[in-house]
This record gives sequence, C-alpha cells and structure tokens, in this order.
Amino acid sequence: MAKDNQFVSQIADIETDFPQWYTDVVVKTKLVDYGPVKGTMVIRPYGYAIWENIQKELDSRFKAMGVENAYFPLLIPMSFMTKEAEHVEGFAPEVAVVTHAGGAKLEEPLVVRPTSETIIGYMMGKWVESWRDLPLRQNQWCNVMRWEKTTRPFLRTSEFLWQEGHSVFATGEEAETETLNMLRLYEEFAKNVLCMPVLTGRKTEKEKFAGAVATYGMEAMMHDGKSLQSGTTHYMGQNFAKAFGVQFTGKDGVLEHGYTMSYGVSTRLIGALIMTHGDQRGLVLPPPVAPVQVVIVPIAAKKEGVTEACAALCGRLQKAGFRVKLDDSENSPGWKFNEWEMKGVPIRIELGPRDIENGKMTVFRRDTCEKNELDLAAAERETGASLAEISENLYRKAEKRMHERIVDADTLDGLLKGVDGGNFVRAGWCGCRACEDKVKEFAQATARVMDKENSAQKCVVCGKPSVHTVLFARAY
RNA sequence: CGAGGCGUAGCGCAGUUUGGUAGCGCGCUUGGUUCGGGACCAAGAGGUCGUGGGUUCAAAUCCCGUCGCCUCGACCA
Repeated sequence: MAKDNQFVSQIADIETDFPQWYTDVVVKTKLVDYGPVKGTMVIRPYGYAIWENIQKELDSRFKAMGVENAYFPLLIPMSFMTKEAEHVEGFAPEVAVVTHAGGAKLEEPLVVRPTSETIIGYMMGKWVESWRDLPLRQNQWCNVMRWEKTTRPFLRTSEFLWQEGHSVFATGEEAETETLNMLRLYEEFAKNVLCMPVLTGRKTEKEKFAGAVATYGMEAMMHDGKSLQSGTTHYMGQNFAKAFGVQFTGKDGVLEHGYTMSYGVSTRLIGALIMTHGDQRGLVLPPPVAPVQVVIVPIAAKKEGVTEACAALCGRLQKAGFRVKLDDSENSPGWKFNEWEMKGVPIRIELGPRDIENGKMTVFRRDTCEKNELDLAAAERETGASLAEISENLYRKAEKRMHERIVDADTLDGLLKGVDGGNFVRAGWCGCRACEDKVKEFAQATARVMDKENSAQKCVVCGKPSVHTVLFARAY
C-alpha cells in the first residue's frame, strides 16, 4: 500500500487539484507532448489511436446520412473572411495570417483557416446551380488554427484536429432539420462511443457561432462540475449563401439562395472523455475508443507454459475482434498493473501458473478496480461481456453524477452557490444580454444551452418574466 | 493580453541567497537473481544549466533582453 501511494503521488490529486491532475495524466500516459511553438501539441500514438477510433465511428455515421468526405485548402484569401460581417468580427482576433511566401510579400494576405465556412461557401457557390444539385452534404477531416490566449492539451490549442461538415439545402426547414439531426447524431455518438452523457440545446445570441442564425451545442459535465462544449451545429440561414453567391434555380424557375448549416467536433472530445471518466489512478478509457481494450500481463513468465498460454490467449482474443496487447516486457507485474491502469485500459487479464493450472484467468476491471477469477475457456465471451458492462457502467455513473449536479436557482446568489458547489444551474432568463453579462460577472458562469421548454417563472437576474430556461455553468 | 510561478541528464528535482571541478533519485545500458500490486545486486553511459548579450580572472549562480511551459483572470471547438 505504501508503494501504491507512492505511485499515486505521481499524479496530482483529482479532487483538490483537478487542472494539474489533467495535465499530469495526459502527459504521463503519453497521449500528448508539447510542441515547440506556443499552444501546439504533438498527439502521440496512444492519443492519436483514440482519435482514429473516434473518426472511424463518426465517419460511418456521417456516411449513413449521405455525407461525403472532401478536402478544402488550408489557406483562405483574407477577402473571403470579410464577406460575412459577423463572421470576420468573431474570428479576426484569433486568426493567423500568412503575409510572406516565396521570399516576397503577398499581394493579398492569406488566413490559415480557423474554420472553413468561407472557402467552402465559395466553392459551393460554383457547384450549386440547380435544385437538382441539392442537398449538398460534405465533410472534411482537417486541422484548423485559432490563436488562443491560453492553451491546454486537447481542450484548447492553437492548432487542433476536427471534422467540419457543411451542407446546403433548398429550404430553411431542411437545413434546420439537418442541424438538429446532426446534434442528435453527436449526442448518440457521445453516449454510445464515448460513454459520455451530454446536455444539448440552443445557444444564446452571445454564445452562438459568428455568422450563424442559430447555434446548438452539446455540453458535457467534467469531473469538477465545469462544462465543456463538446460539439456544435449551426444553422446559417442564407447568411453565407448570400455572401458567397450560393444560388440555385428552383423547380419554379426562380433563382434563390441556398440555406446552409455546419457542424463540428474536435480532438477536444479526447479531453472531454478524460475529464469525464478519469479517476485518481489516471485515465479510464471507454471500451469503444480505447486503443488497447485488453492487456494481458503474464505472471512468472519464465515458469513452464506461462508465455505460451499468454500468447495463445492473446491470439484468441485478437481473433475475436478485440484490441489486445500482451505486455511481455521485463517490468515487474506490479509495475505493469499500475502503468496500464494509469493508461486507462478497460480490462487487464493476469495469467500465471496458478491460473493456468486451474483453467482460470484473473480479470481486473478498470472502472470498478475489482478482480475476478473467470474461466479461461470462456475468455472471448467473458471479455465481450465485461467490455459491454464497462461501457454501460461508465455511462450510467457519469449520467447519475451529472443529474445529481444540476440544480435550480431563482436568484443570483443561488446561482453562484450552485456553480461554486460544482453544479450546473438551471435558471430563468429574460433573454436580454445585460442579464446574461451580469451572470458572468457575478458568478463567472455562462449560459451553456437553453432548455427546449421554458419551465422557469422569472429571470434569475432582473426578475422579469422568464423567456428561456437556461443551464448556466462555469466552462472550460 | 494582465498577475504569479517555473526552465539544470529521458523524467522529477537540489545547487542560485554568499560567483570558484555539474549533483541526487528514478529511468536507460550490460550481466545475474527475481516475478500474484511499481523487485534486488553489481558494473556503466548520459548535461550547450531554455536562449542572446553584459559584468568578472572566473557565471547554472549577478545584470539586461528574449523564448517556452504551468496556474489564475479576460477571449474560445
């Protein structure tokens, strides 16, 4: 136990020093390392493997909805950015601009994309002519750059990886429907793949995407009760279509602007699942995205038959479709236990002479940190069942916590007390910007999403009749 | 961008107050004994002290600049 404490002390305390815990965990588990340029990170193989699993799951969902992948250029002419007034105002402070190339100053500066609405709008303007060309649904997996003031691995970096989907429809209703459908897709993905409960809803005017008519967000509650925006979908109306001439001739022969929408999730999702599921020992990775789902640790490997039995089990489980690693390194078993627990591997199987003799395997579950002896002969079935149980348990635990920590308030003091206690606070809002600002000033909390229905009576700030019921929280 | 902290071996740190041979723990290499919760013995390798300038006989140490990281605020996927 003394040794265990020593190990644990390598990671900051999750309850009292959560930000440091996060930094310790992402670096020590080799998910990321810092890049040489401010705000950049290297996503290392263990972290990138998680991203690849996220990509694979999301990509198949997009394709099932009729979305095609494409790739648009990194560099955007500065003049594109200025075509949509709100858009340029929102993004201007955080764009990186290329002014020189080929040893000379450029005629027109080029923006390193912070998002691609403008260049995709421009291209779609060329591709859309007739109602027969619609709907047009495209997505790209790429990097974007936003020059943020302060940065943190996965949560906010100058450059990050994401997917951005962009679609054009003939009518506003279709585009709005797609905006909500994508939000639901994200929610389902968060639940079933990341085992992460989320709250979805419309964003306030203040929080919406620069240039959008309406923005919807998916917010997840982190271990410390703060919120993390984990995905957004935007309905643009005709704003970008008008700025970039996305026009089509309708069935009635009338020339009209299209209606666009966009949606995106980023590598921030990796930060989200870490801060949702992690514990004092480190990462707890959801089985669907864990790069290693099962690690096999041989015990007394030099004893007769142990190495062979481990290799055989590894082969069987791989054949059954699980992502398995056999840790046959020279480290001691205790060292391996701690290492793989810190790295969040859902299941560890210990196999030693005693197990082999009895036809058993010792199975450790990362979510409960419990060990059980199970039949070696049924390894495939037991592993599948355990992984499924872990996924379910992770979601259930996180969901329970989230719901326990959503409280109501009808005064500013109540709201402050709520967020101070690490809660999301549901409260009424009159809809005016001044009251929203007041909440931020008073409680350092922002409107995360608005409830679909307005259940509150009065505004938490001014006391006037409530127009929206809003979830307020401190956010990352 | 404001306030604070930190940059010394792969990692974590001491050394800086009071200038004088570059240190410790872990890790790494080799050999051996081990192996059911971070094993042990022995022998080794490894450092432009973030970086540029200045002061000095002499700088990790003092002075000026600069870059980066962390924390907290203001801005954001």
